[in-house]
Amino acid sequence: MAKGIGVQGSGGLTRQRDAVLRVIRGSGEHLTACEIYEQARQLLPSISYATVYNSLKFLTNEGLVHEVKFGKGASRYDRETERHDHAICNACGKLVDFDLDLSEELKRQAARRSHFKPESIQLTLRGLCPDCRPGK
Amino acid sequence: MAKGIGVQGSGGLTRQRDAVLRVIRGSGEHLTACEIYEQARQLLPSISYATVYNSLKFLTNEGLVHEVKFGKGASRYDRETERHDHAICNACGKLVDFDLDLSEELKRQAARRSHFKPESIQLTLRGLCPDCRPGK
DNA sequence: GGGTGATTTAGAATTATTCTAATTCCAGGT
DNA sequence: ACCTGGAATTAGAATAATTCTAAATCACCC
Repeated sequence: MAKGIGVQGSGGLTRQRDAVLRVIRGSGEHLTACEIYEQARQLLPSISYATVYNSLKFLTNEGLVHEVKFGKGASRYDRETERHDHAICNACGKLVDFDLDLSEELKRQAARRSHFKPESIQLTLRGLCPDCRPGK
Repeated sequence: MAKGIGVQGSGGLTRQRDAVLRVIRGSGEHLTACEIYEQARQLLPSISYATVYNSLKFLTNEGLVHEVKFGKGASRYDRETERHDHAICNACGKLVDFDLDLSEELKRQAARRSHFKPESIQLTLRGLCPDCRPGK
């Protein structure tokens, strides 16, 4: 049998990793490591900054969370791990997830042009978010 | 009339900004600020690291280069400023530019789903680059 | 209760980027 | 040519983001 993996009540995650995962799942936003650390400390006051980073790396590798880099500053983490698309506001920098049905044909076309063996495709829209649109 | 803008021979760019721009345009790769600094010093030995950062910010704002964040580590800069698409290798992390004719209909669809006022859309393909494909 | 390997911890170290204050540079006016 | 003012550059310090290190702890197995 596999060696111990920490706590088993939480789906095989240690308390620390579980706390980090919970924070991410509990937020609609895309949080930075720093924000996650602050919130995780409320669930588990003894957790350290390094553990937050370790956990984020672990959870990302396991496919339980998703890392996103955009705009200014630190990486952010997303609870959404299914394929999805991104909209980024050119005015305020906000990132919003949404979902489009991108065709297989589009994927094949991208593969042909790039000479890559395709795994997934994702669309990014840049524009103005509802809060930044003029006239509203 | 506008006040002095440095040197005029180089299309209105100062020697430093021009050197940074030349380095980026002279490379097929997507360079980091650090790599750009090293190469720019060969064109202009007195240039400082801070000036490279300042110039990158300036050139990015002017739309003369493009900043790209992906994978591990520092931001990278791209000479390609026209709309284009990205392919990222899941094995080695390489990023390749390519170009697809994305329809207006797709853009409208993305705008509808995200509730953003669209400006541009871009596709990102993840997969395996030619060097990392098995069986080749 | 002890052994084992993975995990956590605190803090140091490293890397990436921005800031600061002093200096230099250039275009324009005299 | 000289002066002037604002913008750009410089070196280095400061800050932010992330990774590393070594020791302590933990959960599971015997």
